[in-house]
Amino acid sequence: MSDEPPRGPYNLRVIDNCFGCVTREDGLFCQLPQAALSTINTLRQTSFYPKGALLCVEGQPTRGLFLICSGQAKIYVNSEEGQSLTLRIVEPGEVLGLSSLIADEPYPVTAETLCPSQVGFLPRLAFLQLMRAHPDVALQVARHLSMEVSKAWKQTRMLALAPDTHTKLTQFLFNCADKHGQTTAEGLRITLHMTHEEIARNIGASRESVSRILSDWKHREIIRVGAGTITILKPQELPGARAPVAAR
Amino acid sequence: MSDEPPRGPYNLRVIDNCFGCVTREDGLFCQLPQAALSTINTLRQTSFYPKGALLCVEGQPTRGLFLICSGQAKIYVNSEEGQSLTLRIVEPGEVLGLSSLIADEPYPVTAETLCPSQVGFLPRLAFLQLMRAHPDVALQVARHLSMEVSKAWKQTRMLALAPDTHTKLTQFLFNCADKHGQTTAEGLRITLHMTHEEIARNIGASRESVSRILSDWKHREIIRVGAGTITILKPQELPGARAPVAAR
DNA sequence: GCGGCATTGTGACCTGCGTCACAACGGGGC
DNA sequence: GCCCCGTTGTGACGCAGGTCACAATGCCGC
Repeated sequence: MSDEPPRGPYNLRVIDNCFGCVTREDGLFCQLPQAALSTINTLRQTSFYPKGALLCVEGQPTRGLFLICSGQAKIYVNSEEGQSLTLRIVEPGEVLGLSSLIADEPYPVTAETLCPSQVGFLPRLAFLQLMRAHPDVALQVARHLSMEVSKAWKQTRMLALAPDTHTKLTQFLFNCADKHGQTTAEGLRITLHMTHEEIARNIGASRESVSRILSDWKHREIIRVGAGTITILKPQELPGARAPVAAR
Repeated sequence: MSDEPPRGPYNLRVIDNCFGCVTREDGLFCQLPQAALSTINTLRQTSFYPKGALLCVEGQPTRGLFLICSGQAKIYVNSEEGQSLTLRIVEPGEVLGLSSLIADEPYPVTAETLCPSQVGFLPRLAFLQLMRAHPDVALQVARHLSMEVSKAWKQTRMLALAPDTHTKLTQFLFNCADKHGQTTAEGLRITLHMTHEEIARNIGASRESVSRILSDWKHREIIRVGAGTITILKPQELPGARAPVAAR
């Protein structure tokens, strides 16, 4: 269209400050007073990364806070045996590295972009000063960390308490549905651009198990698989399925 | 002795304010200015609970913040199948319920005392006001939550990334050693008053597996088991054992 | 001491799932 | 079109560990 704004690297739509950002309303910096937001805008650096870029690496000292403006990143840990476990996908508007910044610990995880992404960065010391100067920021940080704690326990619960892989896969699908699902006439359509391999890493299972279970469900017409989407046709036949999102 | 202070219920030594408390130095309320501590002291209620008391229950609305003055509590979650997973043991000086209080969510876990315990309580609204009034409190809360996040991820990592039960049990023992271990001539002595059943719940395994592995290690003289203690004689023979604590 | 209950020790069995191996797609580049 | 490589589908196999069952031991109260 003729009135399209100019694009940045990787053809991304540039978000150059937090004022105009309408990505979400429950982000770390949303709901802050103007003064704090202005300071943040003068401090932040913006970078563009291709797919597969490592924003931070497990064990490295925490340099600062990342803010995903657009794109996606996954955070994961590696075992000594070389297998990796994906802990969470970070969506636009969410931050990354907050807890290790505050606790002054090395990054406990590795973060990697899943697609070309615009990422804001706030250096550690600058952010700590900001927090001291603005009590609102400290409060907001506390709120945000609380959400992280509850996400972490939820994940632990899912991984450790599920009786089998079928259940874990079901829960994973419903988790994705909460973020990217839409209800259609057929059923609940979930948009996810992940290979079976990547899904397997999310739930701590092998690629083959994921393939087997998904194709089993496909044959039994419990789900339908399209390009980058999975539609849940009969949620009630999934093991350990909770009620549909709306009904909770 | 004649100069013993008077005892409270369950013969517990009473800790009636945070000023005299020397339990730990990295607690939520340690390092706070006098003004904030005084307010906390006027707000807090103190209770004594027997072993097995439920301080809070998964899914119930968050009423406030618990502070374990003496004793111990375990926090755990239950699956629909009825099995439970112990997430963490809360030690004296630590708090409980902080993240759900801030996030204004129901308690995500159940907390149960493991022995007669003195527990402080701060009502939700009072604590939120306190946090608004004292920026130091908010900062300290943020720091504390960061530690909780890192503990949560560490636990997830342990549960999901360990290749087998042997490794999980090893890591569990070393975790306990960090808290209650002491180096003796024989080896690393760990004080833990837990049944095999309880250990099993901590690492997401069956009681039989724990019994089998421990008695195997006992026969091979890798560990020695006493009344309420386990001594690690040959740490290097434990699977996936990290270096001894001091050497880290 | 004795009875009863909680904890621990062990054997037998079986199943879920990880691993290996390989075949079948499928889409993008040239 | 054709090739190549990343992804998916599926069979065969083995084993770690969960489950069941029951015996042995320890501990506490009476």
